Amino acid sequence: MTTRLQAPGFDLRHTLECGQFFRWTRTPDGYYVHVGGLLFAVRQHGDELLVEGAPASFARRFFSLDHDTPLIEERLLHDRRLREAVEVYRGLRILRQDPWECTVAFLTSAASNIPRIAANLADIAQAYGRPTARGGFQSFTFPRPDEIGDEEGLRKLRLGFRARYLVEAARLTRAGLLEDLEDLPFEEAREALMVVPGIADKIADCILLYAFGHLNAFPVDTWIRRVMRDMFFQGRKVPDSAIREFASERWGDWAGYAQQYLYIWARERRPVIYRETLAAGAV
DNA sequence: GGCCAGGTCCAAT
DNA sequence: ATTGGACATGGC
Repeated sequence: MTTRLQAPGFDLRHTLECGQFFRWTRTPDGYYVHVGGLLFAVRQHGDELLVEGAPASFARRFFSLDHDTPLIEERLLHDRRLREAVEVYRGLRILRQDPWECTVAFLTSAASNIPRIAANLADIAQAYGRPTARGGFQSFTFPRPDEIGDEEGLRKLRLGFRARYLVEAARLTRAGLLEDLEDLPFEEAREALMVVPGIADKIADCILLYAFGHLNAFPVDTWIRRVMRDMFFQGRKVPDSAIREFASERWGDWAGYAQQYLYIWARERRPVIYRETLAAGAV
């Protein structure tokens, strides 16, 4: 049975493919999405989201259908520097992911890249999750913190130095770390997350933004650092803390959305930047 | 072969 | 307080 959700102004492709989430599979007319114990199918027809295999209440929350994106987009479009990115990727939503799975995803993201992160997560699910299927599509659930393997097992999955971090994160999550963040204000939740080895500013901000709905979080990774330097700091090297403060002052409670537009825009502009570099004779 | 990848940690300025 | 290298692995 299919659940239909009203989602005006929503863009499913931009939402799933903008680099915030890695457990999706594209099909000819939509996607399979793996999250929690669920494997659901989702496609978009105009202003409607058609979901098979997940309760409506879950899908509404996961896709953040409560976010006031018309307001957010309008405000960000007023920013000259952001306008092009927002116009190209309009309809993108910041998801509300499962906190544990999001933590694992971004712990594995250190010094990696999107295809590899997705492969690492698929390997973890295959090794420690349960088989599951929908509509002939086979997959695996993602292991809970008490089901994920030990360091040796994770290293066999080629997670490298990240294996130890995942083991510690699982232990702290079993002790209630992530549940306790739900009611904390941003700064306190951030401090609490950073007690996990392997989680510092950037990964903490990713988890707070993508799993806890802290839309003021502004994760500064190598792409954001580059585009922010170019756009706002005359290409100068500046500390990440200065970039975060600048974003907070300029975009406030919507800095997280600004970050996501800039991130996907900067990434997909890479070939252009490369050609310009070539033309400048730098290679 | 060397460098970089959605970083973080630790030691040496 | 800031900076360089190490940490595993893969891709170009």
